[in-house]
This record gives sequence, structure tokens and C-alpha cells, in this order.
Amino acid sequence: MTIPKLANAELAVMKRVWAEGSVTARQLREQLYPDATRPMHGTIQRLLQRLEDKGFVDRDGDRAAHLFSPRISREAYAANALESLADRVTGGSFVPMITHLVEERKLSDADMEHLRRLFEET
Amino acid sequence: MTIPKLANAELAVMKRVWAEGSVTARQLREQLYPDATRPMHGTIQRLLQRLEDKGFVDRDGDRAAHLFSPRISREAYAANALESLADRVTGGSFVPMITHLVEERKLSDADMEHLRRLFEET
DNA sequence: GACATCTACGACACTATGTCGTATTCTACG
DNA sequence: CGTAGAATACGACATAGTGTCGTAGATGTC
Repeated sequence: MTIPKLANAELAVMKRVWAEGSVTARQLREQLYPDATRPMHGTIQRLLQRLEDKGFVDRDGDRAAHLFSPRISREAYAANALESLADRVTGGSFVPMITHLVEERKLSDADMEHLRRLFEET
Repeated sequence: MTIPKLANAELAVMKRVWAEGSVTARQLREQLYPDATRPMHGTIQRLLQRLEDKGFVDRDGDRAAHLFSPRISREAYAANALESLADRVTGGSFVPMITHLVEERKLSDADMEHLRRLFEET
């Protein structure tokens, strides 16, 4: 049930997959390496394969060029990473770090307002 | 101003440093490797040196056995890591992941209550 | 069937990490 | 002082993860 961590290049790919909902390797290459001197075919394929292995994307192989779509949402990934962080560092509680962020005024006014409403409602 | 990430062994050391406030390498070794078959002198020294290089601990070299104390608090580290996560994944906002955690009921009742009060007050 | 395109995947260089070994420095005590 | 025991400084290594490349094989199109 543990979600692996995304490395930089992997995250860059996932951001495109999250934004598009469904993409081919070619689209990713054009978006991520628009002016590459070298053809990055292999690299993209490799990254996608690893992302599939890690469970981040689904692969639809019906067509010649496979279609990739997110299997884990951006929010689920972010929330899980935050959970791991809390488990690793603050004994599983989110309070210490969020309190620190508030005290240091690291949250935007919009974020503060959103969160205030989120916790009032619940 | 960016705080590096702590690896597992480094985090284990920092947890002791945070808990004790001030420790020697020997104390760390006894606490972290109580029944080691090999003497872990070098390992501890190496870890402490790297933690010092990364700015996580202060070294007091007045005595024969140096004293190490935290330079970055647990809360500051956790909050900074959370900030990096938000920057990397959700465009700098904390709302998406926290919302997801609330919706999935990943927060304890105590955490929910703490956070509700935290945001009401501010 | 030939050619372009795409997938599958082994391989490599690079980095970070945890560990070890050794050389050097320091302390204490006779 | 001088030597034994301890602590520090740090180079080195094995391992693992990451990003990239190259090539072999499959697939589709005209």
C-alpha cells in the first residue's frame, strides 16, 4: 500500500500525464524535450515503463502507440508522500509541521482561508 | 535556504540528537547500535560529519569527545520538507494534499481537533 | 515486402548512502 | 614527558537509484 517516491524526471512525466489525462510517449517527448539534440525515445519509454512498474500509470496498448493515463492522482500521491513524511519524522502526526508552517507564515492567505473552512466544516 | 533531505541512517541519528538535545558520538553509537558485532565508530563519525556539513547539527569541540546538538529543529525540518513537497508536486499549495488527507480520513481525531483550533485562532 | 514507428530492455555513468579501515590528534595517568 | 586508550578526520568501497543511450524486436502503413 506504500507508494514509491517519484524522482525528478519521473515527476516531470507524471505532471504531464496528470495534466493531459491520457498521453502517448511521443506527446510526452515533444512536451518534455522540445529542443533535444538527441532523440529521447528510449528515455521516455524507460521512464514510462518504470512508472508503470511502480503503479503510477496505466497503459492502454490497444493502439500502436500506447496510451498512458494516471493510476494515482496528484492529490493521492502528494497526500501519501505527506503521510510518509509524518511517519518518518514526526511520529505520524501532521500537527507539528503544519503548526510550524502557520507560525512561520509560510501559508498564503488563500491557503489559510481554504484550510480554515476545511476544518470548520468537518 | 533550502534544507537537504535526511537519509535513513542520518534521520536515525537526528532523532537521537533531537531527543537528547546534546550528545556525544559514543552515546549515539550505544543507542543506535546496541548489539553491533562490529564497532561502528567510523560510521557514526561519518554520519555526524555529513550532518554537520549539511547544517543539521552544531559541533562543540571543547571537550575530548565532541558534543553535538541540533541546529535545525525537528519541526523546522518537517515543515521545510513539506514545503518542498508542495513546491515539487502541487505548485506550492498545501491545500490539495491536506484536503485529500481529510477526505480519506487519514487524520486522527486528535489531529483534526488540533488543526481546527489552529486555524480558528489565526 | 519495405520502411517508419514504436516498444522492450540491457547497459552505462553518475550520485547518494552506509559502512569500513586507517591515520592522526587528543587525554589521562603513571 | 611518554605511552596506552580513545576520539576525530577522511579516503575508499559496495550498493542502490536515476537518467540516458543503443539496439533488437514487434507492429502498422503504403
